Amino acid sequence: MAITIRDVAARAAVSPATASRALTGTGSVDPATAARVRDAARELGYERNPWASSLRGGTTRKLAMIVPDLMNPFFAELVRSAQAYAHELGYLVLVAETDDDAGAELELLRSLSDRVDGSLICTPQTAESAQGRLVDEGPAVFLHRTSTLVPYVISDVALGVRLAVENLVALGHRRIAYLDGPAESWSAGLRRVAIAQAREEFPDVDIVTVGQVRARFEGGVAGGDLVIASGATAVLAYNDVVALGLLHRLARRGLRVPDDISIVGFDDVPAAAMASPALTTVAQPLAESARAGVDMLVALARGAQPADRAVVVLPPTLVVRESTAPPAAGLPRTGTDPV
Amino acid sequence: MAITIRDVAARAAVSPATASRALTGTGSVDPATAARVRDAARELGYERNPWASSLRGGTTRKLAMIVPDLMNPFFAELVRSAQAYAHELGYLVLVAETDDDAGAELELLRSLSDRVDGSLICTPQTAESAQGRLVDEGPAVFLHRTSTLVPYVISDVALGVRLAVENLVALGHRRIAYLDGPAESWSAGLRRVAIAQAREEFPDVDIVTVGQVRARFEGGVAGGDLVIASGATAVLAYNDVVALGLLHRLARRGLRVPDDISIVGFDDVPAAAMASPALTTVAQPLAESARAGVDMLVALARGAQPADRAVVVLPPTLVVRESTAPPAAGLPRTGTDPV
DNA sequence: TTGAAAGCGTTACCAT
DNA sequence: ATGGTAACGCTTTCAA
Repeated sequence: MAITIRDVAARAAVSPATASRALTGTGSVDPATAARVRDAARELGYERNPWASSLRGGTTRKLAMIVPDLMNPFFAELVRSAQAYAHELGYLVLVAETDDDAGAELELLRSLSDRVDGSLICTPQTAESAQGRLVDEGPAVFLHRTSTLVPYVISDVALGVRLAVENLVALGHRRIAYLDGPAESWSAGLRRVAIAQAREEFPDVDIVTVGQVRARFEGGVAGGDLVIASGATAVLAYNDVVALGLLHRLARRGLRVPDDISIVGFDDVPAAAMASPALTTVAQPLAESARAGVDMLVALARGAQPADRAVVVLPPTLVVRESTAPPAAGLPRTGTDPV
Repeated sequence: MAITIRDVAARAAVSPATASRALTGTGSVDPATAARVRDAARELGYERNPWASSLRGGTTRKLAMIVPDLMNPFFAELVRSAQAYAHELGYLVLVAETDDDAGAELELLRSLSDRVDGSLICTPQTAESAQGRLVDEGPAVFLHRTSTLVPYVISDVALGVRLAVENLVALGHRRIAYLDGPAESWSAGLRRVAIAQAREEFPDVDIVTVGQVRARFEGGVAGGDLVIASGATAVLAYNDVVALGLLHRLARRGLRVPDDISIVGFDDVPAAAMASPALTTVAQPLAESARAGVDMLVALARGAQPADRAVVVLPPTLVVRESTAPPAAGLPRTGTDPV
């Protein structure tokens, strides 16, 4: 049998009610008494039973987190960071997987919403139409997904693309392929907008879009041939997994990376660092976005109004590795050479 | 406000007690009544509040699972499978990470043990000495870790090594390097034993142990030079991550895989399939072992004696990919050539 | 077979 | 500032 709050109360010679107040910090309690209770709790090794506590108090100090796929390192890292930070705030995070099934999402949420104070939703698939019903299920925050109804945290994809292109241009590339992701993917749409912006910012660079491949290794493999045909000296791939497929196909076709062609990915998955050559990639600020999302959600759960802190945009980082280098023709210098 | 069992009871025109019995299947209840209750529950969309239920009943229908690192795909897959299967059995799995901190393990377990019916422990680091105290904390099962005190599920590492060596031998390799893992690692010790067994089974094959590298990408990089110096035509690496580092270093040293040297990894992490060339590897039966572990634990939690089902050993599989091929000298034929 | 009632550990409310 | 009491949703005696 575990140590209960009554044991603590007895040892501190107060009532369970006072012990509860001292331990949770709600209500007013004499500082000396509070200290005595805390000491008693520590000496007894007391740990509050969170389930009993949420049974009485309307608040569960639990958050739900919904992700498409835990095996995807992108989401795994997001979950891990959210859990760690929520723990600091005294919250437990219950994770549910939709297995990329958009229908499962609302259902999952409904079954959890009574048991948690709020939901962190990281499923880029959610149709806009479903979001109305979603907000009825209690406080919610989107992660890496925009919305007109729900507060969200997102990373600045346009900046990420710009950083990548900027780096390739600095290396001397003037014809860059963008290997596009699935047509129907919301996140691929975001990338396309960013690519369009990059075209305007770098008017003297050819950015040619090729493909629209599945966001899988096989998609990258298929894209390899398209990239070669495009005549580009560098590729920006939809994401790292696609970039890895690309790497594989280019090697098969006899091209050397980065000597013949440079590759940049997106997401910085663990496999990117372990590829040969290691993959240059745009790292999204996952830990930071998870923290920001938890912050927003907890504020919401405590009754804050969404309006004032509805949107957070975080900057990504370019991680430069071996898969990018100047094109074989060498770095075209402009201006006079000082040497 | 959520739908409670009283609502269901009211709709089925029975008492909450009867509704509870009908829904949990405990005690005796008239089949017709039970059906009425189940219908009412379904119509109302009732979901039992697991926290309230474990508060009263001694059983929590929750399992704890302790892993060193959720970002490691090996453990991520283990967790995912355990959760899915436990869910089928009506159990919820609470996951805790030790961050490779052996001390954190017992503490974590202690803080959880009052709240769960049993613990699934997947931390290969646990010292034998700590296991005594561990069993005091309630039912526990080890996953991928042996023990004299605690029931465990493990995969047949010796078989895995044999499959790998067998395949390399069939390809014609006669000198094989084993790139060893960390000296202090328990799991590396297991591999060493398996390697010793393989030496006896294949007496006409040279299996030379090199290294004792960190179980990281960098470890594999460092091991690359040792492998080259060994003169082997094939390498069995401690695990996939090490194999990937090896792959990287060999490419840098100008060797082609698998033309100049074949590589086999261990674990079948996602990055193995996405490497160039794709990595041949020994896949451990993670989903099956998770299921077996949950089965054992649930049986234990329900009062079964550990003795009769204390140990389960599952067979791994060899996943043959591009990173292995016959040695450059070609396949030495034995006997007469039919052509 | 069924229902009434108690109680699991906690916190909210209302007194004091 | 503190204590008594009720209640959260559920299951489990115990009695009918």
